Amino acid sequence: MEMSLEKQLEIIKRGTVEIVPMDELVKKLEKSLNDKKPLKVKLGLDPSAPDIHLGHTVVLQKLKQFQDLGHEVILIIGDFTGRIGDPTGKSATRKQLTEDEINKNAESYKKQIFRILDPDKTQVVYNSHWLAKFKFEDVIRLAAKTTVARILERDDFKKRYDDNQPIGIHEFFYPLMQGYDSVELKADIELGGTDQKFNLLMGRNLQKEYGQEGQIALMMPILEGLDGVLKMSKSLNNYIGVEDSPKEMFGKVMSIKDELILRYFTLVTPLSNEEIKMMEKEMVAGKNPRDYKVKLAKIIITQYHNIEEADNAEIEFINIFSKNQLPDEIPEVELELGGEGNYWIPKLLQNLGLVSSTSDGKRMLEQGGVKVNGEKITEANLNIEDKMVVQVGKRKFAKIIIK
RNA sequence: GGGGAGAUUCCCGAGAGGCUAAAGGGGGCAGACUGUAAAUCUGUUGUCUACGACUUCGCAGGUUCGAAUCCUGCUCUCCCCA
Repeated sequence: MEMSLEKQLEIIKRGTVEIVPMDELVKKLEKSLNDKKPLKVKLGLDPSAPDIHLGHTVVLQKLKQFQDLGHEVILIIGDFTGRIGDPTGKSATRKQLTEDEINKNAESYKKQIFRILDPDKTQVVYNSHWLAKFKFEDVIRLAAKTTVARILERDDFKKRYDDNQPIGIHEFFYPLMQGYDSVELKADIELGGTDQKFNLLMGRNLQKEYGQEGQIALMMPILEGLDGVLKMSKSLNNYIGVEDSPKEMFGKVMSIKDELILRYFTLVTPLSNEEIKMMEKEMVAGKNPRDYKVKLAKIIITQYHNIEEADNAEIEFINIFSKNQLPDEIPEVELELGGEGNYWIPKLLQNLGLVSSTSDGKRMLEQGGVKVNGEKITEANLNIEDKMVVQVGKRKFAKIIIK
């Protein structure tokens, strides 16, 4: 089904940070409408992180919109580039992956991505198909298309260079290879986070160098993680994974800062601009932000699981945190009965896997963070009983099963 | 090839022979409070049945009663010159 140019543009623009160049996008869309030929929309994926989180879905949602508009979506698994290692946002050299790791990651990647994209309408390609065939001569030719000064324009290269941090020569090739992918596919549009701007534009330049029309670069914002400051990433452990359990998702969403609520609605849910504006007004008028977080959590859980799970997660959350009850599923841990069942609590907590060391366990005890069957415990020893529930902090529980 | 600087605990970063399990900040965790695992405040943050012992300041040795601190060699990184 076709949509008017204006309508398409409106959908495409929602949530983007930048589209360069805008006027060429309009032209490409016009042409696509006239010729009834879909545009090729490319997204490159680095297979180093097999766990997709909401940060990744920002771009994937946009891709899905293109797909719904009838355009052709092409995913490139950067299996070849992954072996080389992209410079990371942390301004440190990323480790190189082995072929095995990459294949495994790519498979799990696809599975997760198709929770959002339509697998029947998505083309998946591996960039080793063309890059692995490069001869050294081809590499040099490709490298000659740009200059060191231009490469150093890239933000994190510049930063690392200025900070006296190491940069491997191989890292310079990353943008070149990614750019070459666009040449190979004759991409019309490439999506990416704002951190990809340099790479996306490199693709555009290379396409022109190889006599093609340059692709449009469409940048989506980088989603902040649960802390609200740093970008969402697995290594920072501030992420919500699409494969997280409903309960985890609910809890994690509830832990975001209030200021982040509307941003999350814009970037990870399909709600319209009007609906979001409305919520903003209501919150300014004094409505409790907590309720919007609940709504956000439920939308997200429904997307990646289903409505029932979303409802259950809400109920459980209210029980544990608002009413201070126990969760309905507590991990059970088997214990040998040492002595006559009298346990030193720090050791008990460690054996139950609730704390990492007895020192940690002592601290928890001293700080009043230990509860047994809902009662706060302060003495150092405890006679354990079967099915006793031990709790550390607000969210770590274990049920003792005596062997 | 020559010269210089550096590597500290989860991260950043002080410390320059004993007062150092190592300042400060970040992050994490716990408690209080509440609107929630938000915000804020307080405490805590190597291990060990523990007012003591053991392990930790790039790696390996050495000097010393005593080393993160001094010496030697090695590994890695950065800068300047060529």
